[in-house]
Amino acid sequence: VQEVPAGSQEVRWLEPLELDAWRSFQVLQARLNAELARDLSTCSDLSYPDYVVLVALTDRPGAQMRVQELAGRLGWEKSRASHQVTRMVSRGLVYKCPCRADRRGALVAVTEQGRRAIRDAAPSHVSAVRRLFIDLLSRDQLVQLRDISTALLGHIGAPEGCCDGP
Amino acid sequence: VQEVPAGSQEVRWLEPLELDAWRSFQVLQARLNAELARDLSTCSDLSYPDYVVLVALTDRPGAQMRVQELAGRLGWEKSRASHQVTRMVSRGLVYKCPCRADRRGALVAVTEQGRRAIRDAAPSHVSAVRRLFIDLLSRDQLVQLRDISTALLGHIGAPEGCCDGP
DNA sequence: TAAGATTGATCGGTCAATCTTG
DNA sequence: CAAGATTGACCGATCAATCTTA
Repeated sequence: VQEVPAGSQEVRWLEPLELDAWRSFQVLQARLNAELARDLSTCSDLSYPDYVVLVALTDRPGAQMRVQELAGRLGWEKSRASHQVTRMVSRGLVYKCPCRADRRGALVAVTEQGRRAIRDAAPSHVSAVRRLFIDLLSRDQLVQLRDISTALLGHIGAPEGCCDGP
Repeated sequence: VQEVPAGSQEVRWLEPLELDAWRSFQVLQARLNAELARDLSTCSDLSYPDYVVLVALTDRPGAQMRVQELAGRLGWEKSRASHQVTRMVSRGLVYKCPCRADRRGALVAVTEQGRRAIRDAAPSHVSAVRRLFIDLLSRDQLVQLRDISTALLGHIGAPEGCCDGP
């Protein structure tokens, strides 16, 4: 991040504070995700993406949702959501049923096995989130982090092939 | 994250502030990485992992490093680093030479093409980091974020199959 | 035996192309 | 044609097993 380009000299390279903030943020999220994914797959039969999808679905009365809305809520690309749902169907965690209102679409719904899986996995996962993240931060820091995250998200559009969440 | 488990009632679920902070942080890092990766691959022939590896290597005099040290510095698993280096060798960005001091190890070094690639890609990438991250935050927020990240990293160990960075 | 590193299988994610219905 | 969704090819990441040298 500090090589000097040949012709164009107009680049504002990162200052030490900026570089520190950026690099530590990057390493943090990589490590955090790796740790939580590992934790989840040793304590349950769910992958991290599986977990996130099940939470989004069970968050909602009826526990079913359009593929595209799922993508929007998770900030995922639509094809990513589609592939993930396909894998989860093959694992018996969700099922798809055609949408009567709009026959182009499909509804994704949680199976009984899916309900059981998320219910069993949640306590251990939440503990891990507390242990690695929440409980290490002060109330002030949580507020700061929330504000920073939501501010930044406001300036980043939705993914390419994706509708916006409601 | 709010299903109530059958037997064990001792789980401390997340409060609203905690949930907000956690979810927004998660969506942020997912979106940010996706955006930067996309940006990089449209403006250059480097993937995001390629870029990170080249930065780590060119950061150091001689621009070469052991595979394991590379993994340590990036917070990666050793096999991840190995696979990545293999791919980069096939793209002509780096090369491996046997390490005379310890013949078990291999040194990874940047090729001329690798130097050119990182030099060409850096300005556009740094601009994107500024546009999506740095320039949207106040100095205070940068400090807070750096402090939060480093504090959390201090409580998360290194990845499983990986040595610690120096 | 342990340390440095690689390999192969498998899962996850992205892109571009495609299919079907509105 | 546009919108909802799927598919296939390809790159990335992880885990467990393996190979070589200390």
